[in-house]
Amino acid sequence: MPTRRSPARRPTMKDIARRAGVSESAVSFALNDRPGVSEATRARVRRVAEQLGWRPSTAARALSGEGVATVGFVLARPAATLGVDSFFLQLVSGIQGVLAERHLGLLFQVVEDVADECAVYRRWWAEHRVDGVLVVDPRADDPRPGLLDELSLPAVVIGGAPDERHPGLSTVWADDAGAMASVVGELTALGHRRIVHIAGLPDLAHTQRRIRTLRAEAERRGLAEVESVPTDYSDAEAAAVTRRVLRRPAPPTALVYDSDVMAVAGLAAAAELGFSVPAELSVVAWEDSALCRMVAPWLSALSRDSVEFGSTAARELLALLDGGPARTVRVPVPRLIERDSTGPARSGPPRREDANGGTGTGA
Amino acid sequence: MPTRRSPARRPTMKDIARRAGVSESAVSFALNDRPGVSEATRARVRRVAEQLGWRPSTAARALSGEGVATVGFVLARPAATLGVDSFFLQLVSGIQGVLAERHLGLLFQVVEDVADECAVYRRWWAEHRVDGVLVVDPRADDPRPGLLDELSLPAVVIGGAPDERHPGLSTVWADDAGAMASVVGELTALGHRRIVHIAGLPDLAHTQRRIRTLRAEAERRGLAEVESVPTDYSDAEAAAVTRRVLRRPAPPTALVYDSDVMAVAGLAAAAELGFSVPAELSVVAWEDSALCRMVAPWLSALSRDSVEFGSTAARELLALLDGGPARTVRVPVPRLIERDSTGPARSGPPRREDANGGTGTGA
DNA sequence: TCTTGACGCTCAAGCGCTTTAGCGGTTCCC
DNA sequence: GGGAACCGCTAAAGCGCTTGAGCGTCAAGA
Repeated sequence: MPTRRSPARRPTMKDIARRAGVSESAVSFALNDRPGVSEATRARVRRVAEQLGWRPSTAARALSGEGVATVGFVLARPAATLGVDSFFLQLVSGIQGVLAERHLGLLFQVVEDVADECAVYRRWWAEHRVDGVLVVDPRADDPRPGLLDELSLPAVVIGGAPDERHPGLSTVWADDAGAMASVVGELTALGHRRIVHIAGLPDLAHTQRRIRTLRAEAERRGLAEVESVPTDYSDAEAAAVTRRVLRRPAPPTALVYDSDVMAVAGLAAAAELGFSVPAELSVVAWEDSALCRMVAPWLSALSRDSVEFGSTAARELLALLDGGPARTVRVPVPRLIERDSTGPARSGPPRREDANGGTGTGA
Repeated sequence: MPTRRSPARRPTMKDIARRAGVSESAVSFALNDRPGVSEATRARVRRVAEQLGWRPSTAARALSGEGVATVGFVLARPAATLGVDSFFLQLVSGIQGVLAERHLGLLFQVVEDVADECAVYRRWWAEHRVDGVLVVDPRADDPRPGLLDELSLPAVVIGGAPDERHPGLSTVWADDAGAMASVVGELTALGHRRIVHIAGLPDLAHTQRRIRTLRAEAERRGLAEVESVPTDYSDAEAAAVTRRVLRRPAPPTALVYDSDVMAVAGLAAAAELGFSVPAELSVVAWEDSALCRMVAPWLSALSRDSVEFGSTAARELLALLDGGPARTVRVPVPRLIERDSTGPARSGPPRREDANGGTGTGA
């Protein structure tokens, strides 16, 4: 019978040793699958441990040189920005799935900015609180990889492109460039030539990759009226930018949003201005979630498996903690789920009275 | 100068003792504000500690009887259900704000169900991983309070009504009953007499409070056609229920949803069926978020400060950890923000051809 | 003058675990 | 037949911190 009345005191190895009639060391060997005890003793010790509901004290383990069986995860977000966001919860869920198998804990912290995040890493390191960390939202000139290197804290960077300067860190990333290229491909195939990309925070590495790719693709295909507009990821700014670009004399015929939330906000803004989707305007969300199927029309979206993304990252961290080499892993390219918000570009001249500007219409 | 080149080895009290020329005990006294050292020594020790960037090893502290400076938070949710949800991230953010001041860590875990959650508490207790926990989503016949009592693990129940059977636990709760009463009041004042409450999971304590209150209010006001329909909180089920009730011969004129996500999904379903909001149908969301302002029309919503809710809970847990008595704290009653989805009940008979009773298409 | 007692400090034990050294006994091999 | 190698186990030290006991020293009180 594995479960008993829980005692008020935690059972220790000493208790097991006494009941099994062996020394504490023997118990340690037995429970850690180390040689040094007979199979009979090992089995007996195991049985007693289970009866007592014993679990190793992480504190004691940590003190004697083992890890603390905990990994850290910091989310750097201004408190106000913490809104509707399916990505992180899913990511964390994926991480947990992998960590739980090994009984590793996840220490979670929300901070305001990257500087605070660095302070947290330092503290965690000094307090010996984590064995490794998962880093999200890598950015240009990111101080974190260097810091983690310096502290020799095993880490996996989620969403970053491979970084040769810090060979100690593993990287798990999605091929944003490939995805952006395929989106542009789809949209141009539908006849779109004026495309605006409402991007996320401009200093995030993946935002920059998307922006660069969009520009490259535009040049390659000879599209002059294609651009990226960075935002702070807020629904408010997404709506504002949407209104601004749609009021131009020659408004874009397709909008690509860097998040589901922004896409929904943008869709509402477009509706306000009287644009009908997808007849006059195509909308693509980068990130799929229930949200995309809660608005009318349903949003076409780039879908990636965020849960799996998290699992992969966690597995890489485990490999690192097990002494494996740092690696760079690419998760599958997000793929475009075509729903009802994308369609052929409206042919002919721009809309209504907007034909004044003389900038080429492209169709 | 507080910061230096980070050494490869963590500094320990022994290092401080050597550099300050005192014993380890003196260092301990000095750094923990205990009597036993002169002010001069205390200052010197403090200075050295800071120079070295010393931080106490949580493991060692924990081993010698102090707490582990960590609190636990378990979210019991089937992985699939982890969707768009602003509430928990905000709650956690509020919790963090308070914990961070005291340098307490938050150990976070996502599990499938309450049974797993209990297992996690047992493990955390046995591994000596947390000093206390925050419990969310209390339900009827909840095994958790009993378990936490048994383990004497300090805990704060978030969202539960006060529970006399477990006087060791603190409770932080919102007055759902009062809020529901006020919503019903508002709606009846607008002339609504057929109201459907699309509720959340039926075994959650707060769901039951809302349902009970709605029924009581209906009786008190003599409203016959008022009911609650429990769901699993999913947007799919919210939409399905919405369609079902709106296809009735005498459909409700007001819908109250137990979450913002469900309200948005329901709004879309209603639009599909050709109901215009708020002219023919009023919609209220229980939980305000950016989502409510991203759809058309903007949703009227019951707003509470989830961040503050989290802070309050965390503060109560700290009080408990400091040896204070268990308390029951009520946070302010959520208040109804009236936006564009609520209006006077459509007077006169029900709608159009719907008097047939069949499962019509709706539009 | 001698005793108290407070002060400022050091010593050493102990928290629960891992790990190295070592011990008696058997087996192996030349 | 004697040394080496191995097996199954115990003893003890150590991880970084807290804490109660104890020890000089100095000032005040008898």
